Amino acid sequence: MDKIDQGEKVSIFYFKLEEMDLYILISYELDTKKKKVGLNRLFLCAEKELINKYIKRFNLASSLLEVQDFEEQILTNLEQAINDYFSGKNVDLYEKVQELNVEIDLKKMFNSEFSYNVIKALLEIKNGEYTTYSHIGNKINSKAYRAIGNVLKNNPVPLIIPCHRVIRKDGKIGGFMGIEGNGWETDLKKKMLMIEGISPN
DNA sequence: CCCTTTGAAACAG
DNA sequence: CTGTTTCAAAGGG
Repeated sequence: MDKIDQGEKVSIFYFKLEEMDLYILISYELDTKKKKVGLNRLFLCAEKELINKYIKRFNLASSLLEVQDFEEQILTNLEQAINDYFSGKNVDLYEKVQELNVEIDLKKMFNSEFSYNVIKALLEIKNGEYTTYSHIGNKINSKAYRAIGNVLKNNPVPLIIPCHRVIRKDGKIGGFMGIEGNGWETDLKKKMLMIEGISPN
């Protein structure tokens, strides 16, 4: 685990998944009083080079920093939980993350009423279940299916907030992390659904 | 402000 | 498969 400074408040760290060649980069803020980690963003990519580019693009310093004890513990647990999930253990990452003192500020992440409602409806879909864009629309009383897709596309924390559980009503897999069609992104979405016991076409 | 454009979609044909 | 419908959000006058 390498922690890297991103200025005053925000830190990032990254790791490689054990089960596959994917890298995960997480940005977060510390709450030293509550001894919690506030999750800002989770970024997935298939090549380590992209992580380096990402760091440079956001003008991040590459020097390693002191990591506080509670912080190290939380981040290690988080990394472990994500690896457990991909190794097929039955973990619901959104629920797990709360146990680990990782906070997700939904109102800050989804600051319009519409996007907040979309995410609230999504979070009712538990591990082992799936839903469709139109079903979410029904729940929040909206026919703006494509707008719902936009909210999910802009999910700052994929894997954790389970946008992968939303597929198209016609049975197709739909997009993932902004990407439609073939690519490692949709393969990953399929894989996660299979881990959760769902086999989409 | 108002107008236009743009969507990990859905539907009808 | 191909239009058409749909409406929230973002961007440009």
